[in-house]
Amino acid sequence: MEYNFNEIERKWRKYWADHKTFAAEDNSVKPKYYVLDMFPYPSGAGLHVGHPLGYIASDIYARYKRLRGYNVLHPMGYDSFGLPAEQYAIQTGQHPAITTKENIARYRDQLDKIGFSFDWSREVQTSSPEYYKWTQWIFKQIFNSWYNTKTDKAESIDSLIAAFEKNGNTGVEAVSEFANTFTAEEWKNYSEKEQSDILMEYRLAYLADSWVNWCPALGTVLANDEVINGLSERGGHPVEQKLMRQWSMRIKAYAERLLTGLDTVDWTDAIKDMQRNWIGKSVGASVKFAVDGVVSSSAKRIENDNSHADLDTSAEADTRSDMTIEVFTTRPDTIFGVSFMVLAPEHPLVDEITTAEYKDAIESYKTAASLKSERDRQADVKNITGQFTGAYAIHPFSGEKIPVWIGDYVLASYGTGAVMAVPCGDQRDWDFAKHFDIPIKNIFENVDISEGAYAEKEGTIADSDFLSGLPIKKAMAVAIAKIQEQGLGLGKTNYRLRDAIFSRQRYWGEPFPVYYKNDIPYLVDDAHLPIELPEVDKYLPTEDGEPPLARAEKSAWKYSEGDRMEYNTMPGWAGSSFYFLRYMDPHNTKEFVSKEKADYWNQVDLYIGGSEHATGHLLYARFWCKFLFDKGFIGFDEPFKKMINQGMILGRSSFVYKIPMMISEQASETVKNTSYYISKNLLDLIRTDTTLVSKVKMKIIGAGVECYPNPDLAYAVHVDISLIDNDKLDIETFKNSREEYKNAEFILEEDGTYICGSEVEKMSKSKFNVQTPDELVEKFGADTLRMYEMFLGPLEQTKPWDTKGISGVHNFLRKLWRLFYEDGKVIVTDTPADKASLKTLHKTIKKVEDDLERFSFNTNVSNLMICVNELTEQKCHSKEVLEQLVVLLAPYAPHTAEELWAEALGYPAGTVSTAHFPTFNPDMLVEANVSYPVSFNGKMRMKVDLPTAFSAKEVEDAVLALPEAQKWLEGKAPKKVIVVPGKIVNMVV
RNA sequence: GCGGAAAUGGCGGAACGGUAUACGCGUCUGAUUUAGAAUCAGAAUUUUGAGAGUUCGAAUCUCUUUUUCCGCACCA
Repeated sequence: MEYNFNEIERKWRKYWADHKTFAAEDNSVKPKYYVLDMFPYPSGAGLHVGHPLGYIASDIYARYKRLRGYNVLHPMGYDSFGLPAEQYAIQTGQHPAITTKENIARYRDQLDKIGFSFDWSREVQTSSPEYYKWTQWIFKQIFNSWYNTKTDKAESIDSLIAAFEKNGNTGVEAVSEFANTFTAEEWKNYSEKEQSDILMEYRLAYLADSWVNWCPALGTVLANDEVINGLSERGGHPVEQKLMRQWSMRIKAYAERLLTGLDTVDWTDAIKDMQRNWIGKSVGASVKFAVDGVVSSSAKRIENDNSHADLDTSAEADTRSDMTIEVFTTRPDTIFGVSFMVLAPEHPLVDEITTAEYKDAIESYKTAASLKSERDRQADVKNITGQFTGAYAIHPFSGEKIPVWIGDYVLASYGTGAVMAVPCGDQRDWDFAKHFDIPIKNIFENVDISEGAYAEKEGTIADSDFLSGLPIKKAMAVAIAKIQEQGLGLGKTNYRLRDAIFSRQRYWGEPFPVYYKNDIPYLVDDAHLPIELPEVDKYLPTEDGEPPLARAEKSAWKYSEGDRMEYNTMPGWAGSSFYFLRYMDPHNTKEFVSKEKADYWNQVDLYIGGSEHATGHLLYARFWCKFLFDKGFIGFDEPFKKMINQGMILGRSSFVYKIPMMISEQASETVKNTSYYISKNLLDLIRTDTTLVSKVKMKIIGAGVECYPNPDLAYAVHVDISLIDNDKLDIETFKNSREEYKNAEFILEEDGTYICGSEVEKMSKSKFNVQTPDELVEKFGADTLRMYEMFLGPLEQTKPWDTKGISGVHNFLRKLWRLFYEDGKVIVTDTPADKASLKTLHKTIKKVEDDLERFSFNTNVSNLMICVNELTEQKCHSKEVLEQLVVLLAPYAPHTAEELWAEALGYPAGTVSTAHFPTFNPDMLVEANVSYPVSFNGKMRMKVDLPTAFSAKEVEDAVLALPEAQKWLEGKAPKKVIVVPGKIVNMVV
């Protein structure tokens, strides 16, 4: 029998599907192991070879764990809500559900071809109502919760209401922006609307006016992680800041736990650091500066009075002005270095404090700032802008008047949206001060700040009243203590992490289980879930800018209540934040996952996916996991115990070089009507040596036209990689591929070929360098593709795709096949294997096992190659050895392994997937002699065969006795001899 | 600017302080073959980006430096 991979693979794929070979058991005496892939968004383009890389690795590992006796959960599904399907729907009018269905079918087909051992009975699709019922249900739980900082966990909103009814909000310690206080009496007297509004300030899912990333081109709001360099992640459209009423998730409440939880998971430092930076913890203080509204007599008194002891801030502030500017600083020790303040242009106090004189200037600055997109603002970093408001703040300790500016280097959404500028200690403040000629006060001892700010946290504070003479670190603590003591502010920790905007003004997402009555949002009762997406006439916003769901007639909603349903939909990350839990119990209609199953399957043991989700999905999934843990639905608060991030596979693009031809060597006129393409090597030639142009010209004369190529004007054009073989262009097919190439002329190499240039870059349709797995499976088989993808290099590494090497892996499988078959007949024998073959086998068992345990998938392919090479050389056809080799191979090349197992070795069909992983026997590796490499001063000079049983001393004596060793020693005695038994001998001369 | 990862033949990459380039591709030579593909036999290339240190011994550990990739970036 020949190695007919297409037939073999079809056969076993069907067998696995028919026999549900890979279904995970929910109850098992076996230990469990959960291997998860980041599920894909089913895009219209289908899979390219980069996508399955991680899936192949996780599949190999899952299959390996099964061989090791684990009950393995290895599911797959689709993150099927998302923008591309909707954009397509807008263009074509086709319902996104239809495109999504088609795309999923295509993906499934492609995935199936690669022979994955997924338990498809657990498939989830985030866009199916059965699934998003639970997305909505979890949203309800989050809405109905608040974060109690006393217990440091999420609690039911009922406990908060009970507290309000008892004591008002005084004893409540919650994560909330709500600053006012009320009594129990007041609470009870509030209207329903007022109560709802107050609770909104505490809920973990809440509705609020917030500054959002608005993308006009997509017509929706985007989360911070969906905005890259001021452009939308999907489509690259500009994004601007806009104040909108939006659903948000109070992820900030979990900032600290999201940070500390990182220490408990086995992820790469790169991802952990990305999350740490994203959360951006900074410890400091918030300080209130009174605004010197009208220069009143009381303020003057403070200026003259430096004895702070009798400075009654609260009383003074009231008489002077109740306006204060609150700032956040990580450097309270530098408070005496403040020489101005800067507010974000959007800061609510700006209008109130601006004096009449500066009204116009401030107004125009604000307008200019608001017109700038996020991108412009970022691009403009070096361009210092700002405007004085005319107002002054009062330094809380010195009483000095401090000018208040606005500037767009201060962000409205971080901290308090205002900074105390300390130019001597902060480079941005220093730049701002220099630019506007504001005096810079130096409060560091013996530090020169004439060339720039001193931002180090080492040194001594000077010229700072009670902080003078203190080392910086000490001064921080002292300053915070003083600030708190005088009621000026508080020691405070800030996080860069913002609450996550949770609504999208789009159609293709989960509807909220929310309706409005008298402008108050209410949750839909569980009995009516899921709230299904209504049909709409168009997938566009309404004329008054409402989201597409506003187009739905009341009757289009399967369930509706109140004045109207919520028109926003949930963002893409909603469904992916708990899918790993749903896989455990995908058909449960009562719960999103039963407690028993969540307890059994517990954390994901191995999660494989791209690092691009570092600050999106991976953070949100951790957040939801912690929330669900707090509420007792699951028993663990980190979802993914170990994670590996596969590297990107880059494409190899090919180029042809279009070159303008001049009518003569001097003339600037070019030949029109015909386009010329010059072969890569010739172009390089005339680029380096222009005198060779005439040589190339000769070739053109041969073609019937006399003209001269101009190497300076030549440019590269992407050409479809399917037209290239070994950098040689298939000229005829190229000419026929596009109308504009029809009459192209080519300047060819000596041998008449056209050589293309190449470059490694991201795979994309527009670069014509996409390699799909389908054609490779067709040509070489899935097993070859699987092994080749692994063979490319370490999983985590970014690596270029190059199909050239695939034949080597394919040949390996054919060579393996020949150990079992010759001329179509099975040649496996029952005769015992000889010692060499057993050694080869056990050496391989050890390596395969070790390498799998450390996720080194690439080296295992070569381990298996070496094994097959050696067994071939040994002419080993012994069943005893080959059957174990088949099991070793099974995770990598499962179809081939199944076929050999059943057909050549005669075992029952399908059982190799559940066979036992071979046991390594170290005795098999023991040899009578060891070949010792002998080095002199660390350089290997000779090899000596010595008995394995020799002690270090015996080895030393035996080596010294050799005449060749004496030659290297030049007759002298070695200064030192190192013998590592069984390994090496080193002599120091 | 901050943080992370990396640098080894013509190429992808092995080497868990102990014989540097295993394995594969490509190249060259020979055999087989109607041709192609496949198969078999054989060959060549480097001193691990650079510099120092630790060590009997360094691609591997430490420091300095250069380059590349990735992420973040006025976060007070």
